[in-house]
Amino acid sequence: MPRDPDPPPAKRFKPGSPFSRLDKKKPGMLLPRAGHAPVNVDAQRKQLPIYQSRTQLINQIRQLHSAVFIGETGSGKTTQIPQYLYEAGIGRQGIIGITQPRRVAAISLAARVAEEKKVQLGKLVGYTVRFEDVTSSETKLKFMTDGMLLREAIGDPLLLRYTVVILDEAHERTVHTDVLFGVVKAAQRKRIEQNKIPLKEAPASHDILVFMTGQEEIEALARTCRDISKHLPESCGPMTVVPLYASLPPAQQLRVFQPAPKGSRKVVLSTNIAETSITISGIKYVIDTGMVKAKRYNPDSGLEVLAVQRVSKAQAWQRSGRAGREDAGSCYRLYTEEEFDNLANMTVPEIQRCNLASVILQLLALGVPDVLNFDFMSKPSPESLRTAVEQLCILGAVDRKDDHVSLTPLGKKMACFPLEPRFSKTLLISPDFSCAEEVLTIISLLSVDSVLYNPPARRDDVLAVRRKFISSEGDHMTLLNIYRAFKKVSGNKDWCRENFVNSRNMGLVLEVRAQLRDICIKMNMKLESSLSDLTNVRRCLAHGLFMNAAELQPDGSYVALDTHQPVAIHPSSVLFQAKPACVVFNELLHTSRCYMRDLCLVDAEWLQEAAPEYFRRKLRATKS
DNA sequence: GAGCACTGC
Repeated sequence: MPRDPDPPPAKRFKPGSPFSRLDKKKPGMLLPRAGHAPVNVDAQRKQLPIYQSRTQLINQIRQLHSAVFIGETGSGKTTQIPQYLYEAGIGRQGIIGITQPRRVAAISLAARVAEEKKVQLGKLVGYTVRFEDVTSSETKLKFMTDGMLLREAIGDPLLLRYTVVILDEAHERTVHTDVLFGVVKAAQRKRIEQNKIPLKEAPASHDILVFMTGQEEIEALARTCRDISKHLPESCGPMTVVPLYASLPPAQQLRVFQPAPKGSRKVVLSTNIAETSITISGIKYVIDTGMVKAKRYNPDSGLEVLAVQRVSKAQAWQRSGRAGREDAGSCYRLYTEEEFDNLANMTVPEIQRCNLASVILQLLALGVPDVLNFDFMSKPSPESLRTAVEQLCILGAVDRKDDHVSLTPLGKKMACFPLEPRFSKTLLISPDFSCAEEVLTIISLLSVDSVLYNPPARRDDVLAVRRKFISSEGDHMTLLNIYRAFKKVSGNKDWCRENFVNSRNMGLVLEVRAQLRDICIKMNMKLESSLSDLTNVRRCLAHGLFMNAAELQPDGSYVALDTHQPVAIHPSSVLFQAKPACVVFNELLHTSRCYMRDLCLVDAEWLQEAAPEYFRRKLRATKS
């Protein structure tokens, strides 16, 4: 694999980058800042709580093939253990890999450890994340995202390049970490069986803040609070109310960090964004409503539901922990002790509440023989596994004989793309419709957060400028028009601002597109453009997304062809006021109703030609 | 006539 021996210095410690926040969150990770006097790194390392246990820790690890480390935040687990292992000569024959659920963490940790070891980043200490590989043949301590190691495992299921794998932040229970546990366990077992060097594995890990469920609720309470604050007795002092939720424009989000005017009390009304992502200093009291809006997954219908539900105990503790970070604080829970006792201990791991199609495809690609009985840390329900295999079967990615599931040649190719299976499939068949370039663009656009910026305050302006991009053929074609216009002005920032296009996300689209295009080229796919006639593009989408199709009923409502459940066009769609006879859609979201999001107009005939057998069965199911 | 929050390949 080609490596860049001299990593670009960009992306390191940019002013205002997340790193300045990270060092507050993780006291164990002391990051260099420009303008500071040089600090004695060695002395700092020795002050970390973990230093006292160093010898004992190393001796124990020598005896063990697997170990679990538990330590306080800031104890130095993540930065020190890999160095201790290396310094003690454990795992020196190969690479010590340390996984992180997030890119920034992998990058900043590598930078910190390189600094502690006084080496240039990318030599002895490096990192690998999507779009960036700052490692070389010299790299022995490699920080990486867990998703990246999972990708590597497809080519190297026994992880033979590694002598030690450390799965950090394992308590977060992301799908990638959960799957990695199974993969690493299997690699460990096989390496012992084959007399290879066994892997060593080790998971580490006077203002008011009110937690509420959503934007609407927050804005309503903000109005009430502002009314109340006008009529407070004089002894009370004034109150500054600040709402906080993700879709709030960044400038308004920053208001939570501004101290309230002197003598005034700041009251922050927030969604769970303040639970983990944003830390506000000076919070003395937390008020926890005990509720959260979260996604749930119904394996029978394959449908995600966004619903208000009770928090888990772990979440309640996390919320209370947001008070008094500098000083003693208190948390008021708006529920009884009995209710608290009845809360689930932990939030259900993500792997038990998401669609598993891509996880199963990936496991098959890395050669796991019996995916249905894979050693998951927390087993997903059999229905959820069955639904995933069924979906892959319908897409032609797997064959199923009795209880044995195997990858088809198409499935093998699909696994090469970092995409949901239905998108990989759409991309792989696009050369048959001579429109691979357009499909690459559309899938890249769907792979990142929305490139459309919709500030509620400027709703009318947004509608007016967006009109020129709107396609009567649906949201995919509208997005394609926006992308083409963006390319025409070479991504001009002023153009983006005038047209309410999020230029950062558009930049990500370009990166994703380049990555996917590289994979297509390696597979010798014919990359053609369909230029002005987009019928082929829609036909290709119909062939790839036929499982997500819906049809207009005589009464003007819609029914999903897969489950026969009633669905509706989401008001954000350009087809909201149209009545297309037949559409494919990206996703279903159950809130007040069951909404289809991102729609594309298709011919019913295209769906039939895409999957005749599937629709014959669906038809029979309707009749019976 | 509507948008919990993140993360990742």
